[in-house]
Amino acid sequence: MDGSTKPMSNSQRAVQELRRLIFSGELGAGSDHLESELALRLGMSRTPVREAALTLAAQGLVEMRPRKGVRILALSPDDMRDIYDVLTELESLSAENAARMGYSEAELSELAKAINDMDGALAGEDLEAWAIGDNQFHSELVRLGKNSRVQAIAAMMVDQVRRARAMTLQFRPLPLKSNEDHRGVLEAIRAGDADEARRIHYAHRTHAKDMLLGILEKYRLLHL
Amino acid sequence: MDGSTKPMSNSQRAVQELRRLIFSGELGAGSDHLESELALRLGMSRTPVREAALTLAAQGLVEMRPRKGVRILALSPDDMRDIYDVLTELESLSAENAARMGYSEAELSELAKAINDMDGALAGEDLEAWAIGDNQFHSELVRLGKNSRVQAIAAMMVDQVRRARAMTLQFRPLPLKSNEDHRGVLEAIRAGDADEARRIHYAHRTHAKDMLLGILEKYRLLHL
DNA sequence: TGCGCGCTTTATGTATGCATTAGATTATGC
DNA sequence: GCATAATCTAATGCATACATAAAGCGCGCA
Repeated sequence: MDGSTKPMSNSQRAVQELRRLIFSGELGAGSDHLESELALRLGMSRTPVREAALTLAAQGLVEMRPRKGVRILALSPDDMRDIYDVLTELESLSAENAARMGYSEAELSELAKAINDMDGALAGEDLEAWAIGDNQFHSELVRLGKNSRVQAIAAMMVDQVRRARAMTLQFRPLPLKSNEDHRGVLEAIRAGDADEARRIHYAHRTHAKDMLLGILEKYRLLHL
Repeated sequence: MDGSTKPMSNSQRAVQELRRLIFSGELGAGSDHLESELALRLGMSRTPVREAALTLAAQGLVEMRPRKGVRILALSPDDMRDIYDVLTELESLSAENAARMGYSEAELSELAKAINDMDGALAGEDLEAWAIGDNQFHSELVRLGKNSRVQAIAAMMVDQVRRARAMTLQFRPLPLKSNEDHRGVLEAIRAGDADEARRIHYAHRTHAKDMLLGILEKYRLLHL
């Protein structure tokens, strides 16, 4: 019973595959690639590749420059700050709105599960697993905020910092405080305290941003 | 000496022209249009039109549905609330950051000019002119916030509500309070008071949002 | 008369070819 | 030897052709 037997357009496949290649680092940050190269690599003609590139360009993952090919965008520390600032604002709004929705415990179970997963990961000092839980927490939080634009934008921003996050994960201190914050946000949402949910999450994101920028500076990671 | 003699790709022209057709209402909200129709209308082949449609789809202005053509997206009151919430957050962040930059009077002149323009427009009860000044103020504020992602996102959101704004403009009360708010934001930025700039702008946007949603409800404007 | 089946129509998704022109390369004059 | 112009190369932007598959249509049958 494989539900995935839906046929998919080459164009969509190209988007998916290019995203994978970018996130995995197979297409390095800052590297250029001709449309024809990529088409060859993906086993299709230039047309769907070009459409995919256009889509990814609109999402801020690549840049299309005439005659230079498709450039995988690199991020400077300033870019990271900008992106984290956006995420801070929009996720805090989501936390606030989520707290106002009067969610049942069942509806908050995904959020709670993400937190538990992170606790487990921390106990085993498994940073990889922790990062998955963290992503889960943040995307679920945004989902609970019930604002489709915020969801779309947050997803885009997360995509843009994906590589950098993977890179810096190894350098960051064990995120003990982070888990505390997450619990605080969940508690505030449970309690329906919108201001408190926003406040805690805002502080959490701001703290995470400062830490990340500190790492970038400390290790001179200038373009990821 | 017309500097605009740069040749422009048909694809870009298509984006420009489709945007114009959408904003002017010539392509009505909710209407469907075949790629071939649009190509004929713009005097080019389907390829650049399709690329343009893809770009506009990524920006949330249209939707591409197989065999149904390109649909001009309509906005529900919920959509409006979502969009204004995003704008509220990101512009407030911009105001805060702008206040921290220590801008000179010269650098704030555009903002001041927009406010003066609005005053003039209000004196003459020229709502059209006031709206232009208002757009100018908000986009300049975002520019002063110096966050390229915020700028891009805010521009997208503004585009999405463009039609609706034009529509509701005639129904809204004369924006006297609005101008007061604008002055307050400028003053706070001048004074370098980031918290105050954020606070005033946040309240300003929240108020504008509530008024707009009130109008939509009052006049039963359900999809613009 | 209502329903289902297959045919037709047609819009899209994709491949392909070609004109254009930016950028590289080579040739040339000083 | 260096700067500049002429030439060449090749990647893109676009038009076009076509296969595919979905929507509509009509026809036959119950």
